[in-house]
Amino acid sequence: MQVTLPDGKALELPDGATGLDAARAIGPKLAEQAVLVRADGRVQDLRLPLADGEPIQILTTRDKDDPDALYVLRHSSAHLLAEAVRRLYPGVKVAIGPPIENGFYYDFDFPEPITEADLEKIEAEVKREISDGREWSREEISRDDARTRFEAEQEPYKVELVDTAQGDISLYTQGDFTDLCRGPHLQNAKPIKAFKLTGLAGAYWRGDEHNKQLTRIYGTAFYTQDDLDAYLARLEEARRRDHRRLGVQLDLFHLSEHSPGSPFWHPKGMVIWNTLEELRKRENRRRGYVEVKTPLLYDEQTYETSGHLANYEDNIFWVQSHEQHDRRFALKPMNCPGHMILFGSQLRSYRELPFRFAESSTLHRDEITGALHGLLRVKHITQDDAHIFCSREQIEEEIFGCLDFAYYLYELFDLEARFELSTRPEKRVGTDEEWDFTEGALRSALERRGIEYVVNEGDGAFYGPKIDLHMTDVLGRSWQMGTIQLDAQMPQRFGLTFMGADNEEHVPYVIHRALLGSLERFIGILTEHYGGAFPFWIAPVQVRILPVGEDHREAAHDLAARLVPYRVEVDDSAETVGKRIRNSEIEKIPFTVVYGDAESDDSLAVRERGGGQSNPSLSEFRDRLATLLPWQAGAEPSLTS
RNA sequence: GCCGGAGUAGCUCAGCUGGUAGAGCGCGUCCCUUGUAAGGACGAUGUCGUGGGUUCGAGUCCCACCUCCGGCUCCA
Repeated sequence: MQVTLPDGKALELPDGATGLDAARAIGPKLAEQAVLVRADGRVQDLRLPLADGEPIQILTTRDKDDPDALYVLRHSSAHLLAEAVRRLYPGVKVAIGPPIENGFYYDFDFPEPITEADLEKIEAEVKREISDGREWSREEISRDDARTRFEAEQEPYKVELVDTAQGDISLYTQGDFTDLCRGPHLQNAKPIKAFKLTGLAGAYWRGDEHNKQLTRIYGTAFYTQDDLDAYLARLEEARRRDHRRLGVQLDLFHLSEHSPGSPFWHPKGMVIWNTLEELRKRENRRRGYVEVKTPLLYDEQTYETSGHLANYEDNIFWVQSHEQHDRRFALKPMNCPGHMILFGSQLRSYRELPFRFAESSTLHRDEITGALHGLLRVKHITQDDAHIFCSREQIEEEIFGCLDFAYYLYELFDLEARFELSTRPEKRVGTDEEWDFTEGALRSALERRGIEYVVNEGDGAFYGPKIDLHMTDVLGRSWQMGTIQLDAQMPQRFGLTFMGADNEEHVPYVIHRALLGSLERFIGILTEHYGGAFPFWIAPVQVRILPVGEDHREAAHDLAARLVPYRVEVDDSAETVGKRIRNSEIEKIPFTVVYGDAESDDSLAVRERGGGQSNPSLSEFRDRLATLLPWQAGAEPSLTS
């Protein structure tokens, strides 16, 4: 047989030759450094036979940044971890240990709980394994043999995995540890030049909270120590951009034990908040939305009708009325019931459709404590919410409108969201036919707009499927931002109808949509996205003026007055100019203007955030600032129907 | 909610095996009168998360709770 190498040359090999055989045929050095083979695009263990005629690429320790090469390194590292843990903690049961982005983990069932102090000991044991030398061997066995083997080793989790595994069963052995594993793995542990355990956490077996909680040990590994150091430095850098840290540093907001999960917005944070609110109102108006306001409190019956009571009772804040002891009220966790009631309060005609009711009001959700996270997961939520009531025929155009609107908003902030289509969950209302229709409508809208998306099976709302926009935070976690949901259920449950052209009553469809998502979360993501250096139009303080000496104070305040309506501050504190510039930089203010004897309306000393300097006249400076406002630059939707 | 960790001045943190608290930044007063990332002197910081307990004595040890952090689960 023969295979093709990356340079196009053909390599003759005996039938059944493996990737390692191919590497040996090319050279002993290559064979020694090989970590896996990419054969016809798929990643394959070096020990497995190649197929005749396929193109192959041998990855070696030199491909230290290749994601597949790192995956193998980390996967093998996870096995070393399991070996070490089994040696150090007799009686421990091993579960699963896959590579993940930036590292790997392994789940264990320890007889006695361990703490972070144990990690040091375990890490030392793994490093000993690496320096002692470990080689991996691979074997394929029958399902029954595998079950017998893991039963004999008293590894119940492995037995369960054998019973549910798809396809052939393969085992990998290194040292005195054999693991059920699809591979691929390294030849030996030599390429693991840097190994570090990074964390300890509980994790449910098979990700189900009804199952036993196991102990998960996280770690990472690299082909060089420098790469590990660089990774740790990147983590440290990321922490500097964390919105929780920047929020305090830049005096945007704080969180308090007095009201867990509910941010206290400081004046500077409110500038950002209000800027987003203005954007929301302005763009909604442009797109035919009308602003409404519905109550914060509803009686229990409302949520019985909507179906939320059955699904979310534990996450709703209940309020007791002083007089009506037998009638519970709840702080609204979402706006839809209010908008349903509003729609249903009058006779509606098809001529009026679509109704686009917009509302940004406060929602409360009693999230479990472990879920709270800075601004990204809060109990006090403010959505840029809207509900579009439309006929079946209007659905597609309305979804397009939402998608275009979303694109407009995210481009404005230079954000790139990932789109997900979340389909019918197990616990849901409505018929399969209705779900077929609503899911199909969202899918086709995405496809007709040419939007790339991933399907998130079973993650829809109980009343309908949704298109979700996701963003990643500075720690690599994914958060749902905007959402566009198509709902055939809620209008039925609230008995909503409109009069059609046929003089018959019809039930409207509803599109629930929030595009920024929650303002809290959006500001959190924005803060991290910009690293606190907000663009001019969002920056809480846009211009700071520094009078050089006492004699220049009056002129500085005068200049500030002439820069209205921009957000201008004068820093006339008794600090040196150098110190005040430093403060201005630390506060990430876009423009700092030093004003002294040398300055006049004809020539200002303007410093841009980061250090650039220029000497525009006052009118030139004003013109410059005006170009930095997106609405005056006349931004139009980039995708129009 | 679950596993692990943490909570000391406004912020970042130190405080060894129990003897009633410190640093830097920030803040205040004063001096300096400033030219593109830290001028100087002096001064005040505080229920050591909360409540119990052990002890002659608890920031330090024990218990409960609250909040936060890293994960897991959840997220209308």
